Amino acid sequence: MPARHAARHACPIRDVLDRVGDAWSVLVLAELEKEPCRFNALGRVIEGISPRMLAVTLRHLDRDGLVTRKVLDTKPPQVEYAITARGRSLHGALGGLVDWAARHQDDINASRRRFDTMVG
Amino acid sequence: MPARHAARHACPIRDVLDRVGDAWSVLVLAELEKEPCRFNALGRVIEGISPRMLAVTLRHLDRDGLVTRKVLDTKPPQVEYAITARGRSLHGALGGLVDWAARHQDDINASRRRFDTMVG
DNA sequence: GTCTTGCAGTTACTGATGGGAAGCAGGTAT
DNA sequence: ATACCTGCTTCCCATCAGTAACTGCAAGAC
Repeated sequence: MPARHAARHACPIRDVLDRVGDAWSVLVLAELEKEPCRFNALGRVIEGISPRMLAVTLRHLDRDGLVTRKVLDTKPPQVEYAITARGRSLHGALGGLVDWAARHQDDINASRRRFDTMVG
Repeated sequence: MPARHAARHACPIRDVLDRVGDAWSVLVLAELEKEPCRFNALGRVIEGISPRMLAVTLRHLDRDGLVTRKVLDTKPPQVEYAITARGRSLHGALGGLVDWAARHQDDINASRRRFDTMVG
């Protein structure tokens, strides 16, 4: 990954943007911001995510210290995921961007339609 | 793309995050925030980007109304790209996230190292 | 002339990866 | 004994990010 490497080299911020750029990370983070949740419960509440993507996403978030993974000592051992302080603060930092997106999405969609009709 | 579709359906904010998640978009936006710039000049200043990726990125940004593309009437017709007000405001909204990333990147890297030694 | 250089891209290919389907191991309920 | 819960993992394929190489044009350089 030469170019990607160059980008990372130039900007460590990319690590974070990579995480944010991942669709599921943000959704999982938003869900756990409400309350801790188990694996399959998350899979049910987040519409359209596959077990694989949920597992991958959670492992990434865990690795980055944004969520915790706790195995509960229940009869079928359950696994509870919870957001950390760091995850909560990231979710907060995302707020500005989400607000921006909400405010501008109509304009952006209009721009896209205009652009597409110009080209198409 | 069923899951991606579901995600988009659930959250139009994804459109924006997809753009932000793209490494080059942010770099190009940051560069144009300083001053308008021509195609090859951008290619030279943004280390590691290929002509193709630059073209693709600029077309996306143009489509979203974040930059403008102006063909100058010079002998070899040059193309000048400039950031728009919308692009500038996105760049501003990114500020919070970039700050967050800068403040937490050391902690995150520490977490990752810990995680990787635990697993590996 | 013709050769190189710069302009702004496009085309052709390829290696990585995102993501769905299906399976696995272990338990409980019926 | 079968069927369903738990939390994942493995397999495989389509997509796509990205590189290398090419296009067409005009202005010098030699």
